[in-house]
Amino acid sequence: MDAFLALSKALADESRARALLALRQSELCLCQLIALLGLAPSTVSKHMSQLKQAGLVASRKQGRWVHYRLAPSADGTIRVAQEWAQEALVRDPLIREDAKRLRAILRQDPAELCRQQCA
Amino acid sequence: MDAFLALSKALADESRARALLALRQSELCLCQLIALLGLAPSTVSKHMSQLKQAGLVASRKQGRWVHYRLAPSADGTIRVAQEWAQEALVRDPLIREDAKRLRAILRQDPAELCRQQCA
DNA sequence: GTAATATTTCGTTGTTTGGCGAAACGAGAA
DNA sequence: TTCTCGTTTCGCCAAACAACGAAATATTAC
Repeated sequence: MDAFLALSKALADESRARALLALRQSELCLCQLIALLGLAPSTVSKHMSQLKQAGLVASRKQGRWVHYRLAPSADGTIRVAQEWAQEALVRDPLIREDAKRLRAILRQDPAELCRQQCA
Repeated sequence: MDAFLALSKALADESRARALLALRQSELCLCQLIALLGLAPSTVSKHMSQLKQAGLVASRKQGRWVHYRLAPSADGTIRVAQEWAQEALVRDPLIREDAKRLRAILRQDPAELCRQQCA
């Protein structure tokens, strides 16, 4: 029950849903997610940690950057949750707009992106 | 997006999840759900209205009683959400215990059940 | 070593949510 | 009609939550 509630609570927030859907395109570091969502770094970090704890997302640390990706889910419940969210939202206007803006973000140098956040 | 968030928020509460799973067995009136969950009538009513608004549950009014049932979902997103919750929770200990207690509740006269609530 | 930088943790604040009881509503029963 | 009774709505309170900024952490650069 706790695992199920963690999953549904993780999905029950617009910012987290957007982050999850963004990862469908490619692995992303935190600063790229910050740029996409337009929220404070600490806020995005907490969101990602929630998605991770629910098992929807995995992360790897490479130098100073933390890269997030969709969890290569072993568990069936998690897999179904991922696919449900994807199917429900791929056609959503906000998610499509995010995908567009994400392409622009991915064209930028990640280091340059982080410099912008500080300013 | 709003529909998706309504769905995931509806699932993101233990009492609502229990109510949803209980309806898998059979149609239930509110007082039976009150007996199952052990919460105040107004609280259960609000939970059911949330499940209904998300599209997971349907209701019909028969005399003074309101009967709830799983929504015969036309929409694919809702159907998947229902099935996801079912699959994730059928083996949950709390849900199994609910199923057992529900069988006892269903053996009682609904009218008698309501009388107990008032006392 | 020190400085710079990406991320996380901590503390605070305003909003949302789950719970209750009391009152209102609505549909039979008397 | 008037009464009863199952359900819903309203108002309130406490707990949970999303957001932020500041401080702490960890890792590379100098």
